[in-house]
Amino acid sequence: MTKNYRQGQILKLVRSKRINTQEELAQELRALGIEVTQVTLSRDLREMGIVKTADGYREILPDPTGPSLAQVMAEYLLDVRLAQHIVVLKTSTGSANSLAVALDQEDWPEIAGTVAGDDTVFVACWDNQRAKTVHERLLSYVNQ
Amino acid sequence: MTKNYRQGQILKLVRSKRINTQEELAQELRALGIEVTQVTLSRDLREMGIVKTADGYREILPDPTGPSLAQVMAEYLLDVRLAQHIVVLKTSTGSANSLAVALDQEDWPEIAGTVAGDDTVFVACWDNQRAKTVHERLLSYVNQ
DNA sequence: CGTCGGAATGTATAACTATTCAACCAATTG
DNA sequence: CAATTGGTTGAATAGTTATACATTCCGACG
Repeated sequence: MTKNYRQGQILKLVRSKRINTQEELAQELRALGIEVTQVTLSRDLREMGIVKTADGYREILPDPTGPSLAQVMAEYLLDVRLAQHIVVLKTSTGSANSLAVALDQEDWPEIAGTVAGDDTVFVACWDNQRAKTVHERLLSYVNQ
Repeated sequence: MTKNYRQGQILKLVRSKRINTQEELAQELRALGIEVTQVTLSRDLREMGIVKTADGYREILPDPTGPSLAQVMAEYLLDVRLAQHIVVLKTSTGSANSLAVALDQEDWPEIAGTVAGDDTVFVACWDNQRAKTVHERLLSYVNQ
């Protein structure tokens, strides 16, 4: 169980249900097989920019200045696959979101949109031709 | 000194300088001639939708909870794109999930399934033709 | 190997925030 | 004019979160 994975699960939980306290969050994580203390959650939440609101924990707008695409890619991108007009990115577990955000910010014209799971990002391109272009460009980021 | 006035001053303070605790805020207000306890501030802040972040107290966007598709769409849908048999919906950050849920509930026959990220929903249709139909129908929801 | 340095985590507890309960006050009603 | 109701507030304190300090793990380097 990595920190990334844990934080990914935290994000999912916070998005999908109302969590009012860190202890409550710890319970939910325990149900997913993640043992974690309130202390660690306090640190995770701060790190992730999730704050406590009257309606439970919520994400707030992140600092618009994220790390560069190259950095994120170098750190997390494991594989790039082409499936028709969809490019599938495999990342280290829990990092798909960071990577998708970085890619979104690049605003490539070939890309219609992205959506991130846990360790996978789907990149929808307008057509097969442009997907091929994107595929090649992203491949160059993968660890040589 | 009315409650409204006090909350106005709180807003100004929170916008203009970094306030880390409610006691700190009470100090600042005292400097403006407003005597107030931590208890009252706790209530004021909740009422005003101001939350504690790692960078001090901040306003956050008032939060919604989700009625009809039309309403959800009107509120969150920013863009609709067609990429072969995938329709890509761009939403305001954090709303992709609500939107996907609303769309799922509609149970359109052209739609094979949806998957939501943070600000993007992929809508997989059975083929390009049906995707085109869905694309057009969804487009009608955008920015009227 | 040893050992140094940094990241991740936990325990104990300090610091901070929210709630409970009661008081007060103004407006309203019988 | 009581009595009642709804809104605002504070003292005490319950509940929640953050911090100080210690420990463990792991990779780099001599």
